[in-house]
Amino acid sequence: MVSDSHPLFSALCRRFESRLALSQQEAHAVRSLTAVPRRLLPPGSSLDVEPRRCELLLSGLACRYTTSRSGRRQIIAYLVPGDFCSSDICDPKVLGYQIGTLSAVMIASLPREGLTQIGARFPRLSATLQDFTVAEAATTTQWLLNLGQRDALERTSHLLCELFIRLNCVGLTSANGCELPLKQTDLADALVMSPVHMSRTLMKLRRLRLAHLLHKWLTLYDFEELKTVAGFTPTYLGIRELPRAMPAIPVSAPTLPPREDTGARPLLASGAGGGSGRPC
Amino acid sequence: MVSDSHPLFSALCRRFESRLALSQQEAHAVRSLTAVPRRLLPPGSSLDVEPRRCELLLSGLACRYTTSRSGRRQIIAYLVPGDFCSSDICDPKVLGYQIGTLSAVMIASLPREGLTQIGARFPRLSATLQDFTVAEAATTTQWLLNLGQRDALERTSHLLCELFIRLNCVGLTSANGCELPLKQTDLADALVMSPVHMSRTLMKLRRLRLAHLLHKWLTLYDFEELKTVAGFTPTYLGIRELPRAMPAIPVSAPTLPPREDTGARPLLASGAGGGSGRPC
DNA sequence: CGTAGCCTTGACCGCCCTCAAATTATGTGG
DNA sequence: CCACATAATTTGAGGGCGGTCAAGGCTACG
Repeated sequence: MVSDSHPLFSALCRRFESRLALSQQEAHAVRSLTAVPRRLLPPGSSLDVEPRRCELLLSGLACRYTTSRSGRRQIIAYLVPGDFCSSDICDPKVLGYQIGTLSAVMIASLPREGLTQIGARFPRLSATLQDFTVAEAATTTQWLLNLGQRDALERTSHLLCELFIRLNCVGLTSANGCELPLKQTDLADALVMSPVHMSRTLMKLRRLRLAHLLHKWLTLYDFEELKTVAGFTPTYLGIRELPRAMPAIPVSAPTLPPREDTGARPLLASGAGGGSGRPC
Repeated sequence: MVSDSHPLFSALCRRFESRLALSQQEAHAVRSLTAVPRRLLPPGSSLDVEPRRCELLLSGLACRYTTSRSGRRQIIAYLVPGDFCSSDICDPKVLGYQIGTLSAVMIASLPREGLTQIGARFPRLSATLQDFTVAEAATTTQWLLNLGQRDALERTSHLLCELFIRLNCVGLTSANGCELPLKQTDLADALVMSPVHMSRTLMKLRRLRLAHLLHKWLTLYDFEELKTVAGFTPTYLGIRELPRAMPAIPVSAPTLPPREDTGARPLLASGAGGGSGRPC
């Protein structure tokens, strides 16, 4: 196993740093907090939470979900590295949902006392942990709005924007893309649409030269336009937007699919042209 | 103005008592906390929150809502007496929504320090206040599920069940009904459907002899069946179910609309005309 | 008694679901 | 490296829930 300070497993540190600059002591405290035994889970496994522990996701993607009477799965929240699978605010025992992995994941099980102790020693960390919880609730509210007032294309765009920024916060993106080990079914169950329509919608995003999800890699051809389509304002995530350097790497022509302006959306007709360097 | 211990304004006390039995000192502390100047707002007014204060709803109904790009209002949460319009977890400034009144409301503006002090003196109250926040987040999650996996009839049933139980917690229900000063538009904006379809759905509930909303009064003809239709499990509200005595008063025949199993028959549904038996 | 807002009802239409089949990835053993 | 099996994605056709538009009825209130 790699060392505890390996970038692959410092997701929590990086998440803190997306909101404030950690002092050396603070960073050390967080790192030592996560220096606990880890376990690796395969995709599609379920994660049950022990009472006095906080399960921290270090790598991979997971989700909170419920299964409805009709047997359909609805994903309530995605969990990305640096997220806590369980916390006070979201006790699966009480709220009646489950936690499942969507890819291979690495998980650290922290004792809850460790978190309270670190909070007592470092008030700034305590406040930020609280902010994490607030952002979590705010994200649920945004999903509610997403379901309520956006159609399939806008919903999908919104979710991709959110995931890209959250992954960016923990340093898991390139300039205009990121690894996203999700099946179309996983997206469909979060956006509450059928897999068939999910496929059609991703196809449309691709043809509009906005985004492309292929082979578990998400490419955002035009992030600004995607945000416009989605009506995405990242305020609710509680972070400064795109804190990490995003060099403007223009999308090379060969990687672009053939242009196609499906006339259905006059809103998008002009913006995507050129694929020129988009400053981030 | 009535005295501070008047039942009309002891909503917060009653809400605490739906979760635990208050000692005399605790009850006194809560009552003195809410013994502050109040203001009465007309329906349709907006409520802006001052930074270091907690606005407590004492009577009437309010909501949190946003306005989408298309100008449509979406209600994110209903606020019933005993609810805090603003708290740490839901700072409108950050989250970008507004608070509006749906009926005439009475509001008390508590200093935030008062809440923290009372929490320090009475750990049980502090824990319960925390539980309120958790229940709030859980309710948002339930609304997400409501939108995602239920059709119009089920969604509406679910919302009516929730509102009835929450109002019951603060002693604002009769045996099988409660005052509910909501327009159909207000329900439609929460359930994300058009006012036209809201009308049709309420009509269907009425014909199915499940529930009847008329003249700002909600009658539940068959609460158990309504819960079944909605797939409603009140666990997420974090309360013991129906703590207050609910004497089984059978609905008298004249108040029932003509029976109709499904919407198959466009039978004239004027049967509820005599608003006679309004049990209070 | 008249006006304005709210509710109801009907007609038509579009987004998205379901079913079904073809096509393409992914993984496994030879 | 190829053949095969399985899963995932794509594409088409048809239908239903619920949206929009429009008109009429009911309530409330001055």
